[in-house]
Amino acid sequence: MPDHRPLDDHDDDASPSDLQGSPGDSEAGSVTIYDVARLAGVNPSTVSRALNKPGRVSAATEKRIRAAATTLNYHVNPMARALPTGRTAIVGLLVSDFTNPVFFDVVRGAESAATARGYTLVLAESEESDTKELEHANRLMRMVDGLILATPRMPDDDIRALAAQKPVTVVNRRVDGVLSVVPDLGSGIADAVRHLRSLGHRRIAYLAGPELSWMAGQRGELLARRCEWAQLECIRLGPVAPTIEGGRRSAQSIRESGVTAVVAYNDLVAIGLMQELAEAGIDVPAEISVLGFDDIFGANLTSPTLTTIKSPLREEGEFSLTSLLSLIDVGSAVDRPLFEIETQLVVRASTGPAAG
Amino acid sequence: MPDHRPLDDHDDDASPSDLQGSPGDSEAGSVTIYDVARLAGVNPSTVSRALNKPGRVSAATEKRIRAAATTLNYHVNPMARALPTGRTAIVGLLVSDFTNPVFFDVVRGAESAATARGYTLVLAESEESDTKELEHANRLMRMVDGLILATPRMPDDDIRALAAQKPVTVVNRRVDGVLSVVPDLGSGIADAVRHLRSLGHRRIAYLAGPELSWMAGQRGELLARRCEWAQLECIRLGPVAPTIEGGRRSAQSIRESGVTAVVAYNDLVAIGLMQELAEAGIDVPAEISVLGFDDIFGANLTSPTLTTIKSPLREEGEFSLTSLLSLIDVGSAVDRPLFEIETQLVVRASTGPAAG
DNA sequence: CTGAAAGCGCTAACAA
DNA sequence: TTGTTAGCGCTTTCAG
Repeated sequence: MPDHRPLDDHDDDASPSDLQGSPGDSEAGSVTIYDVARLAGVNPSTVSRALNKPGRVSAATEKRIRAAATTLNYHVNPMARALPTGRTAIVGLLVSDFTNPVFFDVVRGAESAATARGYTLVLAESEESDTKELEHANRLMRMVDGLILATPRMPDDDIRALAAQKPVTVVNRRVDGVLSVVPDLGSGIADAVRHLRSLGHRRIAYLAGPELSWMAGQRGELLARRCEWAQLECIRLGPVAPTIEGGRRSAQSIRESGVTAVVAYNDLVAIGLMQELAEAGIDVPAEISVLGFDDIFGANLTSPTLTTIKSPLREEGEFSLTSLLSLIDVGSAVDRPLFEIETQLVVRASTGPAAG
Repeated sequence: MPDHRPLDDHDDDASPSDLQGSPGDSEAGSVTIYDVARLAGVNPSTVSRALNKPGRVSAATEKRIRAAATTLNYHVNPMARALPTGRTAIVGLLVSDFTNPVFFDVVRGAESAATARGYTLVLAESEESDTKELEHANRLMRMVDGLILATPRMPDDDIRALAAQKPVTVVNRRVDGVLSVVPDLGSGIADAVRHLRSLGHRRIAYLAGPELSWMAGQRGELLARRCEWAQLECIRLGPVAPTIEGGRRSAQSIRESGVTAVVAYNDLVAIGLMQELAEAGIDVPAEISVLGFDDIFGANLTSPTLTTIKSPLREEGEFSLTSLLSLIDVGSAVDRPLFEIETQLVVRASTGPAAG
């Protein structure tokens, strides 16, 4: 297991001395290894070695150099380093929609894992557009050491093309040949079906998400399969936009379908649906049960609180980052191209016994 | 008004051709201006000029060069460009807590404004720690053209020290000498006080936020002042952590205080408070009214839905980014060091006539 | 309008 | 162990 810190940067805190800049010392915070070298009485290259190749320099001079560096308040210039090495110590994270709370935890997990390893995270959003997504990805590619694609909308081939240039990991989607971090939906869905069945539901609906979304397809398919297995009729409605608004718009068709429970593509859709249902005077869960996917922030704030299949969002973020870094380190050989993290049903108040 | 795009980058889309890399063309996506120059039959420096100094090259050769660039699928190397120019076309955004939904919109506003101007946004989180915050800020400083500090916790002097190095804007806090983007709380607070007064409340509480938070102090102070003005007694409770948990923990002291309404430091605190109150069997708003600040995602999902003083979060994000870019462009001369954006009261269901 | 040449700050052979 | 010497890819004087 290689050490992930991109380089043993000299990381003492700066005490940015003078606001007005006393003419004596460095003007614009740009002290270079040349300055350090001069102070320490060595060659610049020796400074470079001392600071990031532990052991390749005599203990005595290393100490002298480090001292010089601190008194001068030296810090590497990441850009200058990136040029000869080709490594920037920054990784990209591309999400489809900032507005969607699912990403909060993914971003958070990735960010904390990144800074823990000495990497910087750059964030971009594709606004649910596959073309904009590819554009952004290409833009980021020029400056990152690796890229995380969270719930991407672009075609598999585009993703593979990106992965051919630099390390790439994908979250919430399975792409052959690319390291994918996905929830293991099986466990959560099985629980959900069992839960509904035990409450007496016999006919339920799945409210499908966007066609371009791999997750949407996956959730629908696995749910359908599990329902069949459990001898539960499951009709498919939608697709709807993966938003509160999308959920609201589907209320009518849900009512007409006559099911006793509905599994929404995600929590946002479920929340929207519940809102619209409430406004129409339909009681949840007495008249109809509602479940979501993800367990986002807010799922336990609704009334009734939302029963949902919880995705390990933060873990996915951390995991994808960690995997990405090992990809970056080892080159390209991945031992296991697929990481699955368990989901689980969180039972709250939006599900209840099937209506008469 | 200068054009903000850092450089007229050559931005055609890549169609990343070969996954296996046919040996003929560029191995690792690294075609340089030298390649372009050779193909176009000019000097590399001319390529550089043609691509980013409009008009400084003859129309004919420029066309030839652009053609060469496209057929070669050339893209600038941001790091290489950053070295001589000292500008990276990336800006940093440092938030105190990803978990707090207030930042969603701030981030979103900043991100969209940034990419619209051709800048890349890097995101970092200080986890509510002032030391970690300064560390991160210093780290980012080495690679960004400017930095946005959202709701920073560090002392004013540290912020000014940062601002002395590179352009800095501050969101949700007023720092003398540094461009600050803050909500104009006055309007929203005035509305809130009027609202409460008209509902018959005479004695209310302010549940204060973290001591280090400028906003917390500001909200408390302005509210107190306004209450005095309106002859409304306002006691101060707390401080509490700016989280749901913080709100829950304060329920007891609220009950003991005997007020008929409470203004929480922010929506998260208000939500936590309402949850705890509900569990204790206390009816909101019949027995006590609750208001928050911000109007985050989720404020309209609670039951009852939350009355709150809405901050223009997205606008703050956009604004801070835009201001930062003009700072970057003009050097350091700011015409107006303070931007205030109006807040406004959003009345929902958590406020009602004063009890008893 | 275009070419030649120097250099941004750092790293990485290659010598010594 | 350390110094010397080239670059990384781009911009930018300075000449022509």
